[in-house]
Amino acid sequence: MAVRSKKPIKNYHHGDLRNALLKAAREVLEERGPSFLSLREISRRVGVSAPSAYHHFPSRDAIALGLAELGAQEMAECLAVEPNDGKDALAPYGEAYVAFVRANPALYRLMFGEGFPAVSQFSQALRDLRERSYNIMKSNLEKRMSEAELPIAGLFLWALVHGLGLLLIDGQIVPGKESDDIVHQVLQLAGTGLDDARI
Amino acid sequence: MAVRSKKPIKNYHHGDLRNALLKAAREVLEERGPSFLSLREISRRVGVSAPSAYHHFPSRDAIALGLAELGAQEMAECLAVEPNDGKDALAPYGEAYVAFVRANPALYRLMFGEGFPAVSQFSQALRDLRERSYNIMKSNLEKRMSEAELPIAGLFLWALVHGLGLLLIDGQIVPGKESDDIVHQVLQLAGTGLDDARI
DNA sequence: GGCACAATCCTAACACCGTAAAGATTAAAA
DNA sequence: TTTTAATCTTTACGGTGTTAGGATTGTGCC
Repeated sequence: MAVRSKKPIKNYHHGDLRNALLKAAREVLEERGPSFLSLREISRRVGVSAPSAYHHFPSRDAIALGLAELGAQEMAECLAVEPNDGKDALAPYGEAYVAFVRANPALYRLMFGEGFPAVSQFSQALRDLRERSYNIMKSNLEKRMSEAELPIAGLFLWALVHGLGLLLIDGQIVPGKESDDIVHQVLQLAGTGLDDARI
Repeated sequence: MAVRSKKPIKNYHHGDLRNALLKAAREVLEERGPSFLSLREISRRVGVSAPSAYHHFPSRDAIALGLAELGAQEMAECLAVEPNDGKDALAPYGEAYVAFVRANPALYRLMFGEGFPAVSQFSQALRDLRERSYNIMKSNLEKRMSEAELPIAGLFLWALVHGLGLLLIDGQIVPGKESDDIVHQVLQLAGTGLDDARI
Protein backbone atom coordinates (compact mmCIF):
# COMPACT_ATOMS: atom_id res chain seq x y z
CA MET A 1 0.00 0.00 0.00
CA ALA A 2 2.84 2.32 0.78
CA VAL A 3 4.32 1.99 -2.68
CA ARG A 4 1.12 3.01 -4.43
CA SER A 5 1.73 6.57 -3.38
CA LYS A 6 4.30 6.78 -6.17
CA LYS A 7 1.49 6.53 -8.70
CA PRO A 8 -1.21 9.07 -7.95
CA ILE A 9 -4.63 8.21 -9.29
CA LYS A 10 -5.03 11.44 -11.18
CA ASN A 11 -2.06 12.49 -13.17
CA TYR A 12 -2.48 15.74 -14.98
CA HIS A 13 1.24 15.80 -14.52
CA HIS A 14 2.54 12.55 -15.84
CA GLY A 15 5.65 12.51 -13.74
CA ASP A 16 7.94 10.56 -16.04
CA LEU A 17 6.79 11.60 -19.46
CA ARG A 18 10.20 11.75 -21.08
CA ASN A 19 10.93 8.10 -20.46
CA ALA A 20 7.35 7.10 -21.22
CA LEU A 21 7.63 8.78 -24.61
CA LEU A 22 10.87 7.00 -25.40
CA LYS A 23 9.41 3.68 -24.35
CA ALA A 24 6.31 4.18 -26.48
CA ALA A 25 8.46 5.35 -29.37
CA ARG A 26 10.44 2.16 -29.23
CA GLU A 27 7.29 0.09 -29.23
CA VAL A 28 5.97 1.93 -32.26
CA LEU A 29 9.29 1.51 -34.01
CA GLU A 30 9.37 -2.22 -33.52
CA GLU A 31 5.71 -2.89 -34.15
CA ARG A 32 4.91 -0.59 -37.04
CA GLY A 33 8.21 0.52 -38.48
CA PRO A 34 10.05 3.84 -38.71
CA SER A 35 7.52 5.54 -40.98
CA PHE A 36 4.90 5.28 -38.25
CA LEU A 37 7.17 6.92 -35.71
CA SER A 38 5.08 10.07 -35.48
CA LEU A 39 4.91 12.37 -32.53
CA ARG A 40 1.15 12.16 -32.45
CA GLU A 41 1.15 8.37 -32.50
CA ILE A 42 3.68 8.25 -29.70
CA SER A 43 1.82 10.67 -27.45
CA ARG A 44 -1.43 8.93 -28.29
CA ARG A 45 -0.01 5.72 -26.87
CA VAL A 46 1.13 7.42 -23.71
CA GLY A 47 -2.31 8.97 -23.39
CA VAL A 48 -1.15 12.53 -23.59
CA SER A 49 -1.63 15.40 -26.00
CA ALA A 50 0.94 15.82 -28.73
CA PRO A 51 2.37 19.23 -27.84
CA SER A 52 3.13 18.12 -24.31
CA ALA A 53 6.08 16.25 -25.69
CA TYR A 54 7.69 19.59 -26.48
CA HIS A 55 8.41 20.11 -22.81
CA HIS A 56 10.81 17.18 -22.95
CA PHE A 57 12.03 17.14 -26.54
CA PRO A 58 12.60 20.11 -28.84
CA SER A 59 11.23 18.25 -31.86
CA ARG A 60 10.09 14.92 -33.12
CA ASP A 61 13.52 14.21 -34.54
CA ALA A 62 14.91 14.71 -31.06
CA ILE A 63 12.81 11.78 -29.85
CA ALA A 64 14.20 9.67 -32.66
CA LEU A 65 17.66 10.84 -31.69
CA GLY A 66 17.08 9.92 -28.06
CA LEU A 67 15.90 6.52 -29.18
CA ALA A 68 18.95 6.05 -31.36
CA GLU A 69 21.27 7.00 -28.53
CA LEU A 70 19.49 4.56 -26.27
CA GLY A 71 19.94 1.87 -28.88
CA ALA A 72 23.63 2.61 -29.28
CA GLN A 73 24.19 2.24 -25.56
CA GLU A 74 22.26 -0.99 -25.44
CA MET A 75 24.21 -2.33 -28.39
CA ALA A 76 27.55 -1.61 -26.78
CA GLU A 77 26.46 -3.67 -23.79
CA CYS A 78 25.51 -6.57 -26.02
CA LEU A 79 28.98 -6.59 -27.56
CA ALA A 80 30.86 -7.19 -24.35
CA VAL A 81 31.64 -10.77 -25.28
CA GLU A 82 34.84 -12.66 -24.75
CA PRO A 83 36.98 -13.22 -27.84
CA ASN A 84 38.07 -16.70 -28.76
CA ASP A 85 41.64 -17.90 -28.89
CA GLY A 86 41.75 -19.71 -32.19
CA LYS A 87 41.71 -18.55 -35.74
CA ASP A 88 38.20 -17.19 -35.46
CA ALA A 89 38.96 -15.07 -32.44
CA LEU A 90 36.69 -12.28 -33.56
CA ALA A 91 33.76 -14.47 -34.46
CA PRO A 92 31.97 -13.95 -31.13
CA TYR A 93 32.10 -10.19 -31.55
CA GLY A 94 30.96 -10.28 -35.15
CA GLU A 95 28.17 -12.70 -34.42
CA ALA A 96 26.99 -10.66 -31.48
CA TYR A 97 27.03 -7.56 -33.68
CA VAL A 98 24.99 -9.11 -36.46
CA ALA A 99 22.67 -10.73 -33.94
CA PHE A 100 21.87 -7.35 -32.43
CA VAL A 101 21.15 -5.88 -35.84
CA ARG A 102 18.80 -8.71 -36.70
CA ALA A 103 17.10 -8.56 -33.32
CA ASN A 104 16.54 -4.79 -33.55
CA PRO A 105 16.42 -4.00 -37.26
CA ALA A 106 14.42 -0.79 -37.09
CA LEU A 107 16.37 0.50 -34.11
CA TYR A 108 19.67 -0.21 -35.79
CA ARG A 109 18.68 1.57 -38.96
CA LEU A 110 17.47 4.47 -36.88
CA MET A 111 20.87 4.59 -35.22
CA PHE A 112 22.36 5.25 -38.62
CA GLY A 113 19.96 7.94 -39.66
CA GLU A 114 17.21 6.09 -41.44
CA GLY A 115 14.56 8.61 -42.34
CA PHE A 116 15.65 11.19 -39.83
CA PRO A 117 18.44 13.31 -41.25
CA ALA A 118 18.97 15.12 -37.98
CA VAL A 119 19.60 11.87 -36.17
CA SER A 120 22.71 10.71 -37.88
CA GLN A 121 23.87 13.82 -39.59
CA PHE A 122 24.08 16.41 -36.89
CA SER A 123 24.57 14.58 -33.62
CA GLN A 124 28.16 14.13 -32.58
CA ALA A 125 26.87 12.48 -29.41
CA LEU A 126 25.32 9.69 -31.43
CA ARG A 127 28.45 9.26 -33.48
CA ASP A 128 30.41 8.90 -30.28
CA LEU A 129 27.97 6.38 -28.89
CA ARG A 130 28.16 4.34 -32.06
CA GLU A 131 31.90 4.46 -31.80
CA ARG A 132 31.67 2.75 -28.42
CA SER A 133 30.77 -0.46 -30.23
CA TYR A 134 33.72 0.11 -32.50
CA ASN A 135 36.02 0.62 -29.54
CA ILE A 136 35.00 -2.69 -28.04
CA MET A 137 35.96 -4.35 -31.27
CA LYS A 138 39.19 -2.42 -31.37
CA SER A 139 40.18 -3.64 -27.92
CA ASN A 140 39.56 -7.16 -29.12
CA LEU A 141 41.72 -6.52 -32.14
CA GLU A 142 44.57 -5.02 -30.19
CA LYS A 143 45.58 -8.42 -28.90
CA ARG A 144 46.19 -9.65 -32.40
CA MET A 145 47.29 -6.71 -34.52
CA SER A 146 50.07 -4.21 -34.43
CA GLU A 147 49.08 -0.65 -33.67
CA ALA A 148 49.83 0.45 -37.21
CA GLU A 149 47.44 -1.99 -38.78
CA LEU A 150 44.71 -1.43 -36.27
CA PRO A 151 42.81 1.41 -37.99
CA ILE A 152 42.47 -0.37 -41.29
CA ALA A 153 41.74 -3.72 -39.68
CA GLY A 154 39.13 -2.12 -37.45
CA LEU A 155 37.46 -0.34 -40.31
CA PHE A 156 37.54 -3.54 -42.28
CA LEU A 157 35.74 -5.47 -39.60
CA TRP A 158 33.23 -2.77 -38.77
CA ALA A 159 32.30 -2.30 -42.40
CA LEU A 160 31.89 -6.03 -42.78
CA VAL A 161 29.50 -6.58 -39.89
CA HIS A 162 27.67 -3.33 -40.62
CA GLY A 163 27.07 -4.32 -44.22
CA LEU A 164 26.30 -7.91 -43.39
CA GLY A 165 23.68 -6.99 -40.83
CA LEU A 166 22.04 -4.47 -43.13
CA LEU A 167 21.92 -6.81 -46.10
CA LEU A 168 20.31 -9.42 -43.89
CA ILE A 169 17.58 -7.21 -42.49
CA ASP A 170 16.93 -5.74 -45.91
CA GLY A 171 15.98 -9.15 -47.18
CA GLN A 172 18.64 -8.87 -49.83
CA ILE A 173 20.23 -12.00 -48.49
CA VAL A 174 17.76 -14.75 -47.81
CA PRO A 175 19.55 -17.29 -45.66
CA GLY A 176 18.07 -20.71 -45.16
CA LYS A 177 18.08 -22.50 -41.84
CA GLU A 178 21.84 -22.17 -41.77
CA SER A 179 21.73 -18.40 -41.38
CA ASP A 180 24.05 -18.41 -38.40
CA ASP A 181 26.40 -20.55 -40.39
CA ILE A 182 26.54 -17.98 -43.16
CA VAL A 183 27.49 -15.24 -40.75
CA HIS A 184 30.06 -17.50 -39.14
CA GLN A 185 31.62 -18.47 -42.45
CA VAL A 186 31.90 -14.88 -43.61
CA LEU A 187 33.53 -13.94 -40.33
CA GLN A 188 35.94 -16.81 -40.65
CA LEU A 189 36.94 -15.57 -44.08
CA ALA A 190 37.56 -12.17 -42.56
CA GLY A 191 39.58 -13.73 -39.78
CA THR A 192 41.97 -15.47 -42.15
CA GLY A 193 42.40 -12.20 -44.00
CA LEU A 194 43.34 -10.44 -40.83
CA ASP A 195 45.69 -13.18 -39.75
CA ASP A 196 47.57 -13.27 -42.99
CA ALA A 197 47.82 -9.55 -43.27
CA ARG A 198 49.59 -9.59 -39.96
CA ILE A 199 52.45 -11.61 -41.33
CA MET B 1 12.07 25.56 -86.39
CA ALA B 2 10.70 22.17 -87.27
CA VAL B 3 11.84 20.67 -84.01
CA ARG B 4 9.98 23.19 -81.92
CA SER B 5 6.76 21.43 -82.76
CA LYS B 6 7.73 18.79 -80.20
CA LYS B 7 7.41 21.36 -77.47
CA PRO B 8 4.13 23.20 -77.84
CA ILE B 9 4.01 26.60 -76.22
CA LYS B 10 0.99 25.79 -74.14
CA ASN B 11 1.19 22.50 -72.36
CA TYR B 12 -1.87 21.68 -70.40
CA HIS B 13 -0.72 18.21 -71.23
CA HIS B 14 2.88 17.96 -70.23
CA GLY B 15 3.77 15.21 -72.62
CA ASP B 16 6.54 13.52 -70.66
CA LEU B 17 5.45 13.97 -67.09
CA ARG B 18 6.55 10.61 -65.81
CA ASN B 19 10.18 11.20 -66.66
CA ALA B 20 9.98 14.83 -65.59
CA LEU B 21 8.75 13.75 -62.19
CA LEU B 22 11.56 11.25 -61.79
CA LYS B 23 14.11 13.83 -62.82
CA ALA B 24 12.77 16.41 -60.41
CA ALA B 25 12.58 13.79 -57.68
CA ARG B 26 16.23 13.00 -58.15
CA GLU B 27 17.14 16.67 -57.93
CA VAL B 28 15.19 17.07 -54.72
CA LEU B 29 16.81 13.96 -53.31
CA GLU B 30 20.32 15.18 -53.98
CA GLU B 31 19.77 18.81 -53.02
CA ARG B 32 17.57 18.53 -49.96
CA GLY B 33 17.72 14.94 -48.83
CA PRO B 34 15.23 12.11 -48.61
CA SER B 35 12.96 13.74 -46.05
CA PHE B 36 12.12 16.50 -48.52
CA LEU B 37 11.15 14.01 -51.18
CA SER B 38 7.46 14.89 -51.07
CA LEU B 39 5.03 14.49 -53.89
CA ARG B 40 4.00 18.11 -53.60
CA GLU B 41 7.55 19.40 -53.75
CA ILE B 42 8.30 17.27 -56.78
CA SER B 43 5.24 18.36 -58.73
CA ARG B 44 5.86 21.94 -57.67
CA ARG B 45 9.26 21.78 -59.36
CA VAL B 46 7.81 20.38 -62.53
CA GLY B 47 5.20 23.13 -62.46
CA VAL B 48 2.24 20.83 -62.21
CA SER B 49 -0.44 20.17 -59.65
CA ALA B 50 0.19 17.41 -57.15
CA PRO B 51 -2.59 14.96 -58.01
CA SER B 52 -1.55 14.88 -61.65
CA ALA B 53 1.28 12.61 -60.62
CA TYR B 54 -1.28 9.93 -59.85
CA HIS B 55 -1.77 9.35 -63.56
CA HIS B 56 1.78 8.06 -63.77
CA PHE B 57 2.49 6.65 -60.32
CA PRO B 58 0.05 4.96 -57.96
CA SER B 59 1.56 6.63 -54.91
CA ARG B 60 4.42 8.75 -53.69
CA ASP B 61 6.33 5.65 -52.63
CA ALA B 62 6.06 4.44 -56.20
CA ILE B 63 8.02 7.49 -57.33
CA ALA B 64 10.67 6.68 -54.78
CA LEU B 65 10.67 3.12 -56.00
CA GLY B 66 11.08 4.23 -59.59
CA LEU B 67 13.96 6.41 -58.53
CA ALA B 68 15.58 3.56 -56.66
CA GLU B 69 15.26 1.25 -59.63
CA LEU B 70 16.79 3.90 -61.83
CA GLY B 71 19.67 4.22 -59.39
CA ALA B 72 20.23 0.48 -59.29
CA GLN B 73 20.50 0.33 -63.06
CA GLU B 74 22.87 3.24 -63.15
CA MET B 75 25.01 1.68 -60.47
CA ALA B 76 25.32 -1.60 -62.31
CA GLU B 77 26.64 0.31 -65.30
CA CYS B 78 29.24 2.04 -63.14
CA LEU B 79 30.54 -1.29 -61.91
CA ALA B 80 31.48 -2.64 -65.31
CA VAL B 81 35.18 -2.22 -64.65
CA GLU B 82 37.99 -4.53 -65.56
CA PRO B 83 39.48 -6.54 -62.70
CA ASN B 84 43.19 -6.43 -62.06
CA ASP B 85 45.52 -9.37 -62.31
CA GLY B 86 47.53 -9.09 -59.14
CA LYS B 87 46.71 -9.65 -55.54
CA ASP B 88 44.23 -6.79 -55.46
CA ALA B 89 42.25 -8.08 -58.39
CA LEU B 90 38.96 -6.95 -56.93
CA ALA B 91 40.09 -3.51 -55.91
CA PRO B 92 38.72 -1.80 -59.05
CA TYR B 93 35.27 -3.22 -58.43
CA GLY B 94 35.28 -2.34 -54.77
CA GLU B 95 36.54 1.15 -55.38
CA ALA B 96 33.99 1.73 -58.09
CA TYR B 97 31.28 0.49 -55.75
CA VAL B 98 32.27 2.76 -52.88
CA ALA B 99 32.79 5.65 -55.27
CA PHE B 100 29.24 5.33 -56.53
CA VAL B 101 27.88 5.28 -52.99
CA ARG B 102 29.83 8.40 -52.08
CA ALA B 103 28.83 10.17 -55.28
CA ASN B 104 25.12 9.39 -54.79
CA PRO B 105 24.64 8.98 -51.06
CA ALA B 106 20.94 9.75 -50.89
CA LEU B 107 20.14 7.69 -53.95
CA TYR B 108 22.07 4.72 -52.61
CA ARG B 109 20.31 4.83 -49.28
CA LEU B 110 17.01 5.11 -51.09
CA MET B 111 17.89 1.99 -53.04
CA PHE B 112 18.05 0.14 -49.75
CA GLY B 113 14.77 1.43 -48.42
CA GLU B 114 15.77 4.50 -46.46
CA GLY B 115 12.59 6.10 -45.23
CA PHE B 116 10.35 4.32 -47.68
CA PRO B 117 9.40 0.91 -46.39
CA ALA B 118 7.59 0.00 -49.58
CA VAL B 119 10.68 0.64 -51.63
CA SER B 120 12.96 -2.00 -50.27
CA GLN B 121 10.54 -4.27 -48.52
CA PHE B 122 7.97 -5.14 -51.11
CA SER B 123 9.64 -4.78 -54.49
CA GLN B 124 11.20 -7.91 -55.83
CA ALA B 125 12.09 -5.95 -58.96
CA LEU B 126 14.33 -3.66 -56.95
CA ARG B 127 15.95 -6.58 -55.19
CA ASP B 128 16.69 -8.10 -58.56
CA LEU B 129 18.13 -4.85 -59.85
CA ARG B 130 20.38 -4.55 -56.82
CA GLU B 131 21.48 -8.08 -57.38
CA ARG B 132 22.75 -7.06 -60.80
CA SER B 133 25.59 -5.25 -59.09
CA TYR B 134 26.23 -8.34 -57.05
CA ASN B 135 26.30 -10.50 -60.14
CA ILE B 136 28.94 -8.30 -61.73
CA MET B 137 31.08 -8.83 -58.69
CA LYS B 138 30.37 -12.53 -58.76
CA SER B 139 31.58 -12.82 -62.33
CA ASN B 140 34.77 -11.10 -61.27
CA LEU B 141 35.15 -13.54 -58.42
CA GLU B 142 34.55 -16.60 -60.53
CA LYS B 143 37.97 -16.31 -62.05
CA ARG B 144 39.61 -16.68 -58.69
CA MET B 145 37.40 -18.85 -56.54
CA SER B 146 35.97 -22.31 -56.76
CA GLU B 147 32.25 -22.55 -57.22
CA ALA B 148 31.74 -23.86 -53.72
CA GLU B 149 33.36 -20.88 -52.07
CA LEU B 150 31.68 -18.35 -54.29
CA PRO B 151 28.52 -17.67 -52.26
CA ILE B 152 30.37 -16.93 -49.05
CA ALA B 153 33.12 -14.98 -50.79
CA GLY B 154 30.55 -12.95 -52.69
CA LEU B 155 28.56 -12.18 -49.60
CA PHE B 156 31.77 -11.27 -47.83
CA LEU B 157 32.74 -8.74 -50.47
CA TRP B 158 29.31 -7.28 -50.92
CA ALA B 159 28.84 -6.79 -47.20
CA LEU B 160 32.23 -5.16 -47.01
CA VAL B 161 31.70 -2.54 -49.71
CA HIS B 162 28.10 -1.98 -48.66
CA GLY B 163 29.12 -1.31 -45.08
CA LEU B 164 32.17 0.70 -46.04
CA GLY B 165 30.20 2.99 -48.31
CA LEU B 166 27.49 3.53 -45.74
CA LEU B 167 29.91 4.26 -42.91
CA LEU B 168 31.62 6.80 -45.12
CA ILE B 169 28.50 8.68 -46.17
CA ASP B 170 27.20 8.59 -42.61
CA GLY B 171 30.20 10.58 -41.47
CA GLN B 172 31.05 7.82 -39.06
CA ILE B 173 34.42 7.50 -40.72
CA VAL B 174 36.11 10.80 -41.37
CA PRO B 175 38.91 10.12 -43.78
CA GLY B 176 41.58 12.69 -44.36
CA LYS B 177 42.96 13.49 -47.74
CA GLU B 178 43.91 9.87 -48.12
CA SER B 179 40.31 8.69 -48.29
CA ASP B 180 40.85 6.67 -51.42
CA ASP B 181 43.80 5.09 -49.76
CA ILE B 182 41.67 3.93 -46.87
CA VAL B 183 39.23 2.24 -49.18
CA HIS B 184 42.06 0.71 -51.12
CA GLN B 185 43.78 -0.63 -48.03
CA VAL B 186 40.62 -2.19 -46.70
CA LEU B 187 40.00 -3.85 -50.03
CA GLN B 188 43.54 -5.14 -50.08
CA LEU B 189 43.00 -6.70 -46.69
CA ALA B 190 39.88 -8.36 -48.04
CA GLY B 191 41.81 -9.56 -51.07
CA THR B 192 44.43 -11.35 -49.03
CA GLY B 193 41.66 -12.98 -47.02
CA LEU B 194 40.04 -14.27 -50.16
CA ASP B 195 43.33 -15.48 -51.59
CA ASP B 196 44.32 -17.39 -48.51
CA ALA B 197 40.91 -18.90 -48.05
CA ARG B 198 41.29 -20.37 -51.49
CA ILE B 199 44.21 -22.49 -50.42
C1' DG C 1 -0.58 27.06 6.32
C1' DG C 2 -0.75 30.33 2.44
C1' DC C 3 1.14 32.29 -1.74
C1' DA C 4 3.93 33.43 -5.79
C1' DC C 5 6.11 31.05 -9.29
C1' DA C 6 7.70 27.75 -12.40
C1' DA C 7 6.91 23.44 -14.52
C1' DT C 8 3.85 20.74 -16.86
C1' DC C 9 -0.18 19.74 -19.18
C1' DC C 10 -4.21 21.12 -22.25
C1' DT C 11 -7.01 23.00 -26.46
C1' DA C 12 -6.97 25.69 -30.73
C1' DA C 13 -4.86 26.84 -34.80
C1' DC C 14 -1.54 27.01 -38.88
C1' DA C 15 0.86 25.20 -42.77
C1' DC C 16 2.09 21.15 -44.98
C1' DC C 17 1.54 16.41 -46.41
C1' DG C 18 -0.63 12.20 -49.26
C1' DT C 19 -4.56 11.13 -51.54
C1' DA C 20 -9.60 10.88 -53.36
C1' DA C 21 -13.38 12.96 -56.14
C1' DA C 22 -15.13 15.36 -59.81
C1' DG C 23 -14.79 18.78 -63.39
C1' DA C 24 -11.90 21.09 -67.41
C1' DT C 25 -8.92 20.51 -71.39
C1' DT C 26 -6.71 18.24 -75.03
C1' DA C 27 -5.10 14.26 -77.90
C1' DA C 28 -6.61 10.16 -80.45
C1' DA C 29 -9.96 7.28 -82.70
C1' DA C 30 -14.16 6.73 -85.20
C1' DT D 1 -16.27 16.19 -87.04
C1' DT D 2 -17.82 13.87 -83.28
C1' DT D 3 -16.98 10.66 -79.70
C1' DT D 4 -13.93 8.87 -76.41
C1' DA D 5 -10.09 8.35 -73.50
C1' DA D 6 -6.13 10.36 -71.40
C1' DT D 7 -4.29 13.96 -68.93
C1' DC D 8 -4.32 17.88 -65.99
C1' DT D 9 -7.09 20.96 -62.87
C1' DT D 10 -9.39 22.62 -58.43
C1' DT D 11 -11.41 21.27 -54.24
C1' DA D 12 -11.57 18.71 -50.09
C1' DC D 13 -10.51 15.34 -46.21
C1' DG D 14 -7.84 13.47 -42.62
C1' DG D 15 -3.16 13.23 -40.81
C1' DT D 16 1.30 15.40 -39.58
C1' DG D 17 4.84 18.67 -36.92
C1' DT D 18 4.76 22.73 -34.54
C1' DT D 19 3.38 27.33 -32.25
C1' DA D 20 0.54 30.24 -29.08
C1' DG D 21 -1.89 30.87 -25.16
C1' DG D 22 -4.71 29.19 -21.37
C1' DA D 23 -5.51 25.58 -17.43
C1' DT D 24 -3.57 22.75 -13.72
C1' DT D 25 -0.29 21.22 -10.46
C1' DG D 26 4.19 20.70 -7.85
C1' DT D 27 7.79 23.75 -5.30
C1' DG D 28 10.02 27.00 -2.44
C1' DC D 29 9.53 31.09 0.39
C1' DC D 30 6.88 33.99 3.90
